[in-house]
Amino acid sequence: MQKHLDIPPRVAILQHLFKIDACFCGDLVKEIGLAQPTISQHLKELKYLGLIKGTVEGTSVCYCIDTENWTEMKEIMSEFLGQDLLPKDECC
Amino acid sequence: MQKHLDIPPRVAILQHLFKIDACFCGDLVKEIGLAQPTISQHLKELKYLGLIKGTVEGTSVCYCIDTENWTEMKEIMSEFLGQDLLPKDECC
DNA sequence: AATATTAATCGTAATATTGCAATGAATTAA
DNA sequence: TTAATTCATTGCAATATTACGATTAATATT
Repeated sequence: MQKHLDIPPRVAILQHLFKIDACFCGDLVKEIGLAQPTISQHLKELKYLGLIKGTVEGTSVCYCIDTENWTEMKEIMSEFLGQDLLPKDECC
Repeated sequence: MQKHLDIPPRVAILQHLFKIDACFCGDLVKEIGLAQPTISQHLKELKYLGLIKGTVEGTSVCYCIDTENWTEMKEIMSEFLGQDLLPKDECC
């Protein structure tokens, strides 16, 4: 099988955007070890999902976390992760 | 684009195992609208990930959430989801 | 205007995922 | 032992995802 060994690009992008603490541009290409078109695609996806925002600044584009949507996503995830069983239910 | 419209099978399986509150078997086939081999594959994946456990009971198999690993996974996820930006960082 | 820089888009190849029909293995019921 | 039930496995088709080279678009610099 063997999966999830290295951190997925999209997660890496988000984490880096968090680490940079503010906006950021396509140095992600250097940061993460993928070609420029590939990173661009991932950024497009993340933007489509609403998790990041991007604004053109001259020739480059500044990306950052969309904190509102990030929070909303977190709530949805928490709802799923929050469900719990009673301790005794370990029946298997 | 158009994605994530219906709930992914593996999520549906987990949710149902939670809802049932205790163990469960392959009625998941009826519950979720997929063929038996398909469900079986998904259960195998979930077991491989460690999120569920399965014990043979006669001719059928009883599956349930592996609460320990589920908790561990939750912590990993929380670490990722927990990261936050300062409010002012909305620069885009 | 000509060139350089940065990022998006297009086309395509490689790979992964998903789902199912057919079959097999194990257990139970007759 | 034979049939029935339940689940796992196999093989395969359809589709989705991921990544990249080549190109284009837009702005900046000279």
